[in-house]
Amino acid sequence: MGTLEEERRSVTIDDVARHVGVAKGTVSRVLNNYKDISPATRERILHAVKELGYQPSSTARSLKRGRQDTIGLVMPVGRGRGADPFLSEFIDGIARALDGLNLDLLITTAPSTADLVAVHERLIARRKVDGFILTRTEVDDARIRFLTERGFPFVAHGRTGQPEAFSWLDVDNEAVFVEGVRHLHGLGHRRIAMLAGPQDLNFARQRVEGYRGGLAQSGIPVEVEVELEIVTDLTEEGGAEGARRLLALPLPPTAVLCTTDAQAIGAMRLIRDAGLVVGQDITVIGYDGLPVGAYLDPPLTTFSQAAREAGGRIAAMLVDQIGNPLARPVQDLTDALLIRRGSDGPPARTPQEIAGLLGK
Amino acid sequence: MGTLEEERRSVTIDDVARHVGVAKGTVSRVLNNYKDISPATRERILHAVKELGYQPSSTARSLKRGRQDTIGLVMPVGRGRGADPFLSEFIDGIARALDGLNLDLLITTAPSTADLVAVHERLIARRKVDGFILTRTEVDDARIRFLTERGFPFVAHGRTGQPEAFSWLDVDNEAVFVEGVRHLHGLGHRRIAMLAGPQDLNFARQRVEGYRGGLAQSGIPVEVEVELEIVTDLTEEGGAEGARRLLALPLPPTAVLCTTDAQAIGAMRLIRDAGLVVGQDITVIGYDGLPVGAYLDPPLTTFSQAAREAGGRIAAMLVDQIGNPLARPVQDLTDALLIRRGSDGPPARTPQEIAGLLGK
DNA sequence: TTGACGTCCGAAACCGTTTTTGTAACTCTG
DNA sequence: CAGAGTTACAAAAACGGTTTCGGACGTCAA
Repeated sequence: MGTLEEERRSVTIDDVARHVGVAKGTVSRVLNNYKDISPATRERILHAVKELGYQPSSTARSLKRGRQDTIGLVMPVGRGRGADPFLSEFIDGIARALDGLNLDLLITTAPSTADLVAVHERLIARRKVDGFILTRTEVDDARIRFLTERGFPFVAHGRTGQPEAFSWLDVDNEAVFVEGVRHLHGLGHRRIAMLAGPQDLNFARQRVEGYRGGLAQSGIPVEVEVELEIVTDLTEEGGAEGARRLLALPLPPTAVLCTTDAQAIGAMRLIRDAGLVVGQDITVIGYDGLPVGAYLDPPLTTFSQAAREAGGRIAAMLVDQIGNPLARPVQDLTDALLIRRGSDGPPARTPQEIAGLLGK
Repeated sequence: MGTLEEERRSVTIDDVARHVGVAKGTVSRVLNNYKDISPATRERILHAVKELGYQPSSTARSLKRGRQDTIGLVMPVGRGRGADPFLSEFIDGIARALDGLNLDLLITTAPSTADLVAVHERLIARRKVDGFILTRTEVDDARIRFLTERGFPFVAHGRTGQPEAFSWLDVDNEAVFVEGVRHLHGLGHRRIAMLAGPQDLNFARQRVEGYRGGLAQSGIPVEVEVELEIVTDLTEEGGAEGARRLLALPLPPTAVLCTTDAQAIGAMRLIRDAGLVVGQDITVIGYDGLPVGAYLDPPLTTFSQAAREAGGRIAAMLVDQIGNPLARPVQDLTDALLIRRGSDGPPARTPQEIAGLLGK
């Protein structure tokens, strides 16, 4: 029942060649659809391949071809402690898209944000990937500077501060938050707050800018903004902390726009604990479309972007770029949809009344 | 400013050798810490390596060595629609652990559960990975049968129905749910329900078994179980649906143990919508320790396993196994901690009273 | 002085592919 | 029917490392 010598050597192209009685180059040409092979030998070779269960070694192929058929994604880490629900759906979308193309996805973490570039550099130097997908772009993004300068293929989810010449897919964050403010204004809100995120993240900054633009368009004085715009972490804790500070104001807002659902969830919790009714006394709107939001009380109104689709689309863009490195960058702006659930509504009370309720 | 000829050829071991004036074998030996190199040449070579920025091609190295320094994880897909929050933390833990070992993580999705084995097979045949990490083991798991028979290294998160000889790390699901029932019994509950998951998933089955065991130990008649044990999807919808069926019973339970937090969240929502107070009228306990649970109303009491740590531990186990394939399997049972938040408490009403409240 | 032994390193084989080059045997063409 | 052009494949050269083998040289004991 199997000696110790049970060498599990896998079948190589030489085995196939010998089995058929041709040169291995011939086998290779058949497998790569060269035209200068007689139908007869092609048939014999294909048959042997099937019979022996031969699969080419991607390692050897990569060495010769100089391509790895693998794309890389370096997970940003530390930011917002814990798993990013957007990211996991996004990755799922990428992996699915790649599946049909016979490509694989290599995932790595960087020990810290500072090492981000170094990790990409290592992956390139070691020749492990053909291209990168970047997430969570920063206003001034070192990875993007490095990769463009290096001429290495990549596609980013998100833009940077300067409209550089690289391929990206992004949500029109600014437009979305303009719409958010106008929606609230239409409901009758006049004191509208914003829970912003770290301003080195580009999407966080864009969302704030949309907020400001929306205020301007709605004719709400700028003084409001400086008071009601609060930067916190993109986590539940951050959201709770931000809400706490908003409620502590002499005149609290009647509506809060949040940069992420996580923030919104934390804010809702704190507002409820303060004895106020979310969706009536204070409206809360999130962003991410997390499924869990539908099960909160009240269900969270949120902007939803199609994370999985974005992943798939970006993967396709990257594959194109790898295949055709000289093509001009492709840039794509998508929308996010406002999913109205239960956490928004016309203001039931004035800021003064709310302040009163809070015992001020 | 750079001709078209700007060939971005990367520096190879030959470049280094030529630069120093030695044979490339010598360079290789220096880089791999062979001892038969004079300190002088070693120094010169190391210096040149730094100067030229040489990094060995992992492809070429893999070809010769027969190792890829990469481990694979095939994402189960379709199950429980949407991203699995456990999985993303788990993956994060793996990636971090691998980082220090100079290994990488290759992630793939299988188009369907049926193709799961085929995907693993392809990855092996193409020689893309040195080992696998398996998640969500099934009671009868085809992947595990395939890999053990093939003698290919892997470590599973979770066991199977039969105690086979492979390495795994698992939570003692049964013990955890026994404890869950006893906790509830201790609070005074007598009609304790269970929202179970698909029974081909091993952890789902184990948790049900723990539930049953707990009932038995608490002296609760088995008749209760057959009525109060409901199989649903591991999603919020599943949980809501399960809760709906439980409330429709002539005698509803006063406590519900859920297989996952997602279920628990759905169940909480439905119970509240039915006009009952979670944590008083009906206790709900989840499993997964999702951070979002802390921000629900009431905050969800849940069992928490350390997903990130599990990922790291499993990665380490796999690395050991790859390095030493003949070692005996390692098996590790961990605990999950009950995090009491606000969704559990002594029953405020009898099942009869609850039925009355529901208008029966 | 000679042979045995260590030390340090060059040369070459090898890993499993792809791709280039070469050529024998045919098919045309005039 | 000779020379040119195809066709269909064999042979060999990469790709960029690692590892084996062996040789030159220096040291040391006899």
